Amino acid sequence: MATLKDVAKLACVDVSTVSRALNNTSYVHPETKERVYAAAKELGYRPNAIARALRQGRSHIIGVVVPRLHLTIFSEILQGIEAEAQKRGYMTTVCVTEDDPKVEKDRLNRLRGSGVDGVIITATGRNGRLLRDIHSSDIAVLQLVRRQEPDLSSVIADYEASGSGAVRYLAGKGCRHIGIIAGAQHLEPFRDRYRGYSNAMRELGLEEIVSSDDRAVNSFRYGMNCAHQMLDEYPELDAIIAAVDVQGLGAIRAAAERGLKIPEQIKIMSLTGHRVGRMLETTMTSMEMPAFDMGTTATRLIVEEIEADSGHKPAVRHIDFSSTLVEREST
Amino acid sequence: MATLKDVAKLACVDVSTVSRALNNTSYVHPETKERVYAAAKELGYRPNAIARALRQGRSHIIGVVVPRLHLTIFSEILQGIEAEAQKRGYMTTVCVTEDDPKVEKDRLNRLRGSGVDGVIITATGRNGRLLRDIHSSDIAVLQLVRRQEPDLSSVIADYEASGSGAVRYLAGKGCRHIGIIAGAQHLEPFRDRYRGYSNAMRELGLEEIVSSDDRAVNSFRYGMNCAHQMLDEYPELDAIIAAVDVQGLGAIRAAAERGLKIPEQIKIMSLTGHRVGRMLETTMTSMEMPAFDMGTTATRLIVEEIEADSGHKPAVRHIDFSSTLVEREST
DNA sequence: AGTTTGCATACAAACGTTTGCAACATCTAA
DNA sequence: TTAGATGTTGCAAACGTTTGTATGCAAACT
Repeated sequence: MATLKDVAKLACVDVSTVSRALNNTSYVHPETKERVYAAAKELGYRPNAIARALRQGRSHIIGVVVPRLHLTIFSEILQGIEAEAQKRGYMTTVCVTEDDPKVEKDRLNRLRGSGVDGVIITATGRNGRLLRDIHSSDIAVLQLVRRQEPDLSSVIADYEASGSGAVRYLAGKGCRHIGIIAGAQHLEPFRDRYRGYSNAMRELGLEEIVSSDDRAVNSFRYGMNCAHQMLDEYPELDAIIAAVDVQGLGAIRAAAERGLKIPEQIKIMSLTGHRVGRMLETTMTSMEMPAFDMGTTATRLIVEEIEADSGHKPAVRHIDFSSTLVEREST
Repeated sequence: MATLKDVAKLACVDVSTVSRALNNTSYVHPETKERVYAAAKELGYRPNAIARALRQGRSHIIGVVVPRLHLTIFSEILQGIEAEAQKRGYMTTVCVTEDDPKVEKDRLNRLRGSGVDGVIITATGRNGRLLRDIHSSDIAVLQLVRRQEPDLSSVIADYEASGSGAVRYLAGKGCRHIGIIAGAQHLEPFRDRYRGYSNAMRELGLEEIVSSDDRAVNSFRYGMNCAHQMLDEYPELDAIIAAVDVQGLGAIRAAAERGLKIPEQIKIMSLTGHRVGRMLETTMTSMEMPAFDMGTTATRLIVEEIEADSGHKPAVRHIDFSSTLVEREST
């Protein structure tokens, strides 16, 4: 690979001149610039990002830490992050934690060592101290989807509002026995969705029907089991709200297995909005969070923080995206 | 951030000694080593990966280039890549091309400049020359899912066999009018699947019923349209094979819209095996390619190539994973 | 006694950039 | 004519590592 030195030699100037010419960072005589460009082109010169990173103290890499990708909204969020990062000249490096705090800790330490400029993370919540540590060592940190540390910027959706919105929507359709598959209550988004559900149910004077579990998993099978269980216990159930889509798929399946007509006998909806909801025999109504946009916004925020002069970093910012109800056949 | 120099000062030794002590790379007196460890711990020393990369000429980063993530098998493959890469001490940086050759070219050039040690790519096929260029500039290249360049290693699945296997399976179930949603025929996996289908149909003396399209897209809507179109034209159709899962979902939907009973009146299956097939009202039979394992294998191969002494690099290797038929309700 | 060996450490160069500083030439304004 | 401003370039240091070579010293050989 050709280096600055090679280009300099060919163009008969100093490396510093080449650097300045190529980066347009100071006066360089037009003729010289011409020669430099020509030489660079002839040698197929490409700047060595690693050397540049070492010198500038900026790697232009953003670490992304997510629980998982497949069958989740995170694959869509990640596409948003990637698109925006590329647009702004950053690369992304992805870590998958499976929501295991130990894995998360390990990955965060690796990211810190690898010199990333920032970290976008959907955290387990068990490594808050490490996260703040990282942030105070001049690495930007942005919380995505889950807001756990108040002094670190975040981009989330209005989980509580979507929970209560779903209830009101279903109640408006005449449902009176609305169950919820609430998911893992130690995680903020699930807690908030449940709170929204709970508040709305109370306001409407309806009885809560909850299926939640300390070891709750965001899986199809879990959703199916919860739905069956609720239906066993409350035969009068006329609606199920699932926190995430794969659980919703499980609920639809459970209803189908029992020969329940959707939406006539039971309505089912999800609160996340993975696009698979549009692709079913019975398409699924959901409160859709703008996953791609949340990804791009998160990236924009973190890049702004990274690129601010270290004197006046932007204040901590918390952004809440609103979800929109998309009505489909399952209700 | 503490550097080697800081540790050296605190431990009262030279930086080189610290480096050797921490890396176990030469004789260091046990007592000295102790002092160095203590100093490193006290200062919270973490090696600067960028400086190390610059010096060693290895970044321990693998670039991953895929058409897209969301709603595809690539999110699962990527999880495999990520897991294996982490296990071997590498980070991954992801680029999404949307199968646009221009985007691909841009991303490849960026990756090259960013000093990645290797590139795992599901390529458009339009940048073969660039890919070979990259490979000959001492960056390992591994083709994943699509095998286009014979002189670059690859990991793919047995698309042709799964195409013919699907036909034989359906024929064994008594189907005689088997249609295929063949997908984009300029891409090898789709071409091969179709070839498998075609050969098997010929062997069985059955008439081909093909829906393919130069501008074919791997989308739900596309699958749905194709299914409707085939059903319009061939009312006797008794089975549909979809190249990828979202197309299969579209076919299921189309059949449902027409009130066709699955699997009694029409059988539907997919050739890819995205896990969503297990989560439906009518679960979908598919030829499943081992996506996660393909990801880990690809990573293993490329790391082996990266870490081989530049004298004897391993020979070009081509690996074909076999798909397995998973029978579900849609057939 | 002199030479080899093994251990333990330090020195210094290198990786490929960016950038502060100095040097010099040319031009403008007093 | 002189002082300053402006344009153009080179020198050299720095970023934080790794690593080849040199050096010192003790113990173990000839």
